[in-house]
Amino acid sequence: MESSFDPHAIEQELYAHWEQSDYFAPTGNGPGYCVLIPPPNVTGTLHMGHAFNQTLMDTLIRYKRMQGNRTLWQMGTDHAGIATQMLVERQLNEQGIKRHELGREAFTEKVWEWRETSGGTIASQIRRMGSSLDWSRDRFTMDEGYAEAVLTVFERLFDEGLIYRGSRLVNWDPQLGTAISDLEVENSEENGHLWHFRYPLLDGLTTTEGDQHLTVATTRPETMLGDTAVAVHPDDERYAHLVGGFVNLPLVDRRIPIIADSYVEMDFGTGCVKITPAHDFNDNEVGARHDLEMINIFTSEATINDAAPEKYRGMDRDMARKAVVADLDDLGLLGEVKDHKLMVPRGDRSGAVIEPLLTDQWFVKIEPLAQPAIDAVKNGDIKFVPKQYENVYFSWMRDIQDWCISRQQWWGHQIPAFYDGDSNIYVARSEQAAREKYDLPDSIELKRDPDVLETWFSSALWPFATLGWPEETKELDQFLPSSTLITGHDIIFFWVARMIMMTLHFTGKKPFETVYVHGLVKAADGNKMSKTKGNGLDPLDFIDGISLEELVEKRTSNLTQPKMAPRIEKATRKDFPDGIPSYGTDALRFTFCALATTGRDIKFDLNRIDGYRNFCNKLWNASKFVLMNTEDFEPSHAVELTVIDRWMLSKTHQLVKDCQFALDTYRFDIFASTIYDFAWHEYCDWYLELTKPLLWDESVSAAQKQGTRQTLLTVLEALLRISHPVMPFITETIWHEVAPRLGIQHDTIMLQRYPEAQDFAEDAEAQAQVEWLKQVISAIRNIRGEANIKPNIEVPVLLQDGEPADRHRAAATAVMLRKLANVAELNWVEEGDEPPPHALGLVGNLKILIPLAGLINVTEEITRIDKEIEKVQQEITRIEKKLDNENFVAKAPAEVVDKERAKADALQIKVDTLASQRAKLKSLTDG
RNA sequence: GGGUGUUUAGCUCAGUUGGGAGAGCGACGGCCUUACAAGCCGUAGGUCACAGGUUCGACCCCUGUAACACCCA
Repeated sequence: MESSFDPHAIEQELYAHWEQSDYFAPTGNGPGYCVLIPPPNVTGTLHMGHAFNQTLMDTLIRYKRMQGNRTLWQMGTDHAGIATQMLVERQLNEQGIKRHELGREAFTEKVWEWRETSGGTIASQIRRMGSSLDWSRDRFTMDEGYAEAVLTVFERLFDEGLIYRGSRLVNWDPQLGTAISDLEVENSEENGHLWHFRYPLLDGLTTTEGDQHLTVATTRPETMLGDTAVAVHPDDERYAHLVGGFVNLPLVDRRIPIIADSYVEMDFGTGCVKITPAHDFNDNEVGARHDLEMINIFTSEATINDAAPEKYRGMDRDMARKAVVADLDDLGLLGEVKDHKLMVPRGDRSGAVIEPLLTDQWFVKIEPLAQPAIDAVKNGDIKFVPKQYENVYFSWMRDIQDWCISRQQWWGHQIPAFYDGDSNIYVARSEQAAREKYDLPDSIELKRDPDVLETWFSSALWPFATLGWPEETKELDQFLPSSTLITGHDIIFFWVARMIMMTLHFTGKKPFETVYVHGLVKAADGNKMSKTKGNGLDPLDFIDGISLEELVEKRTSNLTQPKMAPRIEKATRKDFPDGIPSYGTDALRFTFCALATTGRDIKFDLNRIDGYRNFCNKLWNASKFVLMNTEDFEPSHAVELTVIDRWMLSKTHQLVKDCQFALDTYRFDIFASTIYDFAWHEYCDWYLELTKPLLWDESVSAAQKQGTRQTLLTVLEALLRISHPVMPFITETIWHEVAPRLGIQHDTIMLQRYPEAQDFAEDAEAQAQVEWLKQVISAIRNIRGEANIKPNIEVPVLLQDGEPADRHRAAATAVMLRKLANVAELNWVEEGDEPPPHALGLVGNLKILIPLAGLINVTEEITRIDKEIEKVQQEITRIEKKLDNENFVAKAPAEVVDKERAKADALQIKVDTLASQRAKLKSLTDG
């Protein structure tokens, strides 16, 4: 083996071997276990969130596979309608090709072409993460079979009356020229203004102050061109007498009513609100209640249309706003203008300000689908981990709106609806099918709806469409419901909730048993990683490493705001003065697991991955040690297990138990830390060190050496299997060296059985003895460390008093004790003998004496003892205070009180011992 | 405005029915001891955000406050 761990040498080759050997596909006859992949966008590249998500899924699926389940984790990608269309369109633009000049069919072909050539980027990156996905069942949400499912679902929902076409106010992205769903709108607070406009009162009305106009406040002046009412609160006495009257809408010269509606906030602005039912969701509801006219003043590009006075036609929103304000000012109708913070809706893809616009769209009637989906979680059929996310789910599901599913795009599943000349609607998967279904003669011309379905409509079918539905396949039978969904909390609404609704409705089964919700990966400063901020990290850069210059280049190129570049460069040079070293996949995965604490976002801390890379190296070197020391191990020879072997096996028993429990409860962090702690602080720090004096001592029997060698190998081999789910590459590599020593021959560790606790014997006696040994060694090391005795100097050690058992323990472990604490000779102080002046350590009642003998300075030793006395005394004071409390003694359980008393007694003896030791040392200095 | 979460060592975070505050990194001191200097040995460091309450006893349960984060309107 190489002297240190080099992930590059092994990872890609191993992965290719696993994949070629078909190890990722479901095998065996065990119970089915299925994990659904949140299908990444086919246009995407792997980001830290994916890498985190992949790590958790792969860890779980490898664990379940090793436990003998028939596991399915199917690869797939999402066609990502808008994102993909935008990307390909941008590329074509760079070549001077416009989408509309190309035409729909040719454009769609270009997208498919692009997908063939570049769509595999994320797939190859996912392979680098070590994910054991079944690639042979790779699905794409635009595949033929998948399309079949989409068409079937649409048609059935339509026939059931759960899909309808309607003219409704939708979120319109004027830049992309399409409707988008509520969820694709991001509201953010931005600085704006609150303008006050005076609308002249008609018919001689006046306000209570005698004004001849009403003042309304608005954040969007340009929409006044579409106003059809002014509203006040019904309880607002200031305006009560005006309700039922009219004002004149300036610039437009329209007579509009004054209405009363409790939607109005009396305290906000003037208490008068202009109502624009065609351009605001709240106003739209007010309009519906009062039967107001809806006047749409925008085109689909959000410029003013012909419904407005001629002067404003063709202006974009910004120009129109300036013109309206200026014109009102000229008329003397402009009141105050105040700075105002307001929520601005923007499209999550384009960043454009979203315009509520009245258009014809397709909707899913959501209420009948939502109720069963709410029930499934409420009655425990589907569980969220952590449980608090169920409330997030419920709160959204309870007031869920009908779902706008049509998109005015070219890339996606075209809606299977046809119109005749009279705009009658026929829904079927093809024109031919429509004619048959609705018995239409060829003379009637049918035109297909040009719109496509939004991407989430198809990904909502993922749990069953990927398994062959609407065909009845054996995969559907075995793998639906799937077992665990692992996903970030950001797509509970987008994806999780919709899968539950669709799967329940179409298959009668739930899509999954458990939803494990993890946090999002944030930058070290706690901010979201984003290209704009230039604080993003690429998981591949942690695996392969990247130089500072390359990293700066990567972060500052293709910025949407190039002026950010200098700031990003500066921050990058500060945070990564040496670039990023190559850590390898296993270290990255281990880090993600260790950081996966329950339900909170994780700040990616570089120091952590550093530590876990070191851990990989530690494991590597420990293995090297084991291999070097077991070269002549023969599995068939007689063995005798020593106390340290039995201790180690007993520890392994506990390790398996803890790891299984951690994974069974989705505590990936505990899983990682349990492995880390065991491997480093038990196996390496103690066991390996304890074996050295045994293996190198000629007086130790061959059978005992064989026992230790066997235990070294057995525990390491088990540790590799235990750790394999999180660190697949290094464990596989080492395992091929280690397992053959035990007579185990197999092509891969990934199909070995996961260890069970009962494979390793518990041994309380051995545990007690080794824990005692560790304490004695630590006590000696403490004195050595504090007294600055060089490690290469052997010291004599005397033992005194203690329990009868201590004599046996010391005798049984003397060889190891002497080696690990670097002790020259180990003797007992017999009763009545007076030991030489010494430093003192205590383990229970056992005194550990190191003669001063010129090695230890008396005053320094007194200081050390004082420190120790003070520490113990503090503890005693705390306990005595408790015991002096009558209420505690009277009311606390007797066992708790007894425990405290025993503790106080033991500590008191300790303090007395230390005090008398101090007095002896003191007399030396005085004398 | 409504809701959820977070606040524990210098930093990043654990802390599972209420009963002796932990880890990793960093810091400090000593070591190239034949697996590992990506290492070994030792040490220091915390009014568990704040204020009340329940309890014999609170990091933990309850109420309130503050700061931060996210979701919804």
